[in-house]
Amino acid sequence: MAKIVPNISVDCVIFGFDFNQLNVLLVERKLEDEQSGAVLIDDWTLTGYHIFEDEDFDTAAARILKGLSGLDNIYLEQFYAFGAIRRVNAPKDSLWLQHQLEGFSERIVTVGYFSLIDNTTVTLLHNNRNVRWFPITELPELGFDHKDILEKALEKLRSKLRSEPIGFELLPEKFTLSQLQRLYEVVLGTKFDRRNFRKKVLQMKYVIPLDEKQKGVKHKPAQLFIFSKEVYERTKTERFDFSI
Amino acid sequence: MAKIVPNISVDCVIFGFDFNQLNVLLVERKLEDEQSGAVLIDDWTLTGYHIFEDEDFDTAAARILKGLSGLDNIYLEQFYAFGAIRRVNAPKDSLWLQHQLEGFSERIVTVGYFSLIDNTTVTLLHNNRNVRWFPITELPELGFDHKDILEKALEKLRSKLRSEPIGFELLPEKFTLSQLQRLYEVVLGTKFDRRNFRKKVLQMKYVIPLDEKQKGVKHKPAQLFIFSKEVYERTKTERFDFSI
DNA sequence: TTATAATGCGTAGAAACTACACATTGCAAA
DNA sequence: TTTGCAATGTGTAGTTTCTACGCATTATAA
Repeated sequence: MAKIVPNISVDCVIFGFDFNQLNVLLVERKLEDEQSGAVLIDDWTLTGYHIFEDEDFDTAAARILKGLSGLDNIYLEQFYAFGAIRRVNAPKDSLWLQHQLEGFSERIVTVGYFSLIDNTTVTLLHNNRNVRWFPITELPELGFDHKDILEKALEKLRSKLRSEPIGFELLPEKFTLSQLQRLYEVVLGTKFDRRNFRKKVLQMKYVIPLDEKQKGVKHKPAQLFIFSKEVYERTKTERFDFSI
Repeated sequence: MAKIVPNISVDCVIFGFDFNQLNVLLVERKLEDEQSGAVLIDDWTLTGYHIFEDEDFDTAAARILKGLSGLDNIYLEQFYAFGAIRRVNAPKDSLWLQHQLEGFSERIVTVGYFSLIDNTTVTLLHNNRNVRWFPITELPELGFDHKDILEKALEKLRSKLRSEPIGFELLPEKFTLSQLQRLYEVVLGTKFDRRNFRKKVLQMKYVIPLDEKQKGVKHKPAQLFIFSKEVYERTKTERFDFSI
């Protein structure tokens, strides 16, 4: 078993979409005094872990994600490294780290990754921990500097969603245009005209209509589409912007 | 004097524009055998250094930049963290690190920053080192994984240049529209129609014309402009893209 | 059979982008 | 003093993209 690097970790911001809200996966951090039973810490954190000596950042991030979701081959992207001097030194945070046996360090820097998954189908692996999806509009209290990390991740997600077709990673393989639109609306916090949104998406050759309709809805079922990364890569062109 | 963190460094990719080419600032890495005088290493690297224990990433990057250029208050942006297991373990690189007295470590991760400066006016501080601007089209052999780092920096620079007005950081305070166009052309590797480029830039309220003309040129002198970050921040709006 | 709640389609006007040509200005050389 | 040079500075027409809207369609549930 490889040794961990005591002062470097990777934290994963795992985003999920349930056709309604954008959610983030958090793990409860709870510590009770052994004698009195008093609750010393009770808040939530992103999932993260130290890197191993024989492991690079991407591998560590994939390992952490798999440990929580069981999933492989998930969209994962490094977005920022956090190195503030006292980022894990609030009293609560030090206390917590001292209770984690291995590799306690006064100064831990962390590399942030965000990951996009369709959370309508995933099953979480709890491994004795309390793990939950939270809508990003209703976050609990977060430990360490994880609020900062989450905000930066959101910022990156929004900016990338605007310029690259990564939204599809948050949807199941087959999706309707309304689901896609809802996704864009909740992530970007805007409204789009349904007809114009549809027109815009339909002209993207990499969003491919299927001969198949939605099932189990109590209204006119919508046509299903798939995203083709292959077509996207083949046809993409760079855009000049520097917007006002 | 604070201690350095042996396994974490910051590397700066310092870009400069001279009205003609995009350049990057490199430092020569030269090592000769003490007995024979044989040249063991002779290549170039980005400027980087370990972080100190009481210093965060941004501060370290600013310190490194200042050490080389003497400049403060320069555009600096973290763009990626590099943590490949053997990123500094090529034979040449290990040899080099062993000759740097302090803080030798087998595994160093580094946080990359890129910085934008107008290199027509800056004076370099050499401090015994051989320091030079290289056009990005004519790079020498680079040590460590600095070629990867530089490529990633360029990629980020290009992508950000397309969506945000950061190009002005590479120009002197007062510039002409042709200089701005040339900058965009060399960084993005494209050509723009002069009249359309001008039209596009002139509609940006944050590019402000001055009552002043270029001097010392042997043709019709062009009007000078300044960029107002303040106006930009006040008037910017988000753009929806997800381009083909 | 009817009401409901969503899907699916089309058009007209505005705005932005592209392609393209000619006159102007200051300096330098003749 | 004149002329040539090398770059600046401007306008227009055609095309494409974006925006704002209204109405018919379809599966389900009452």
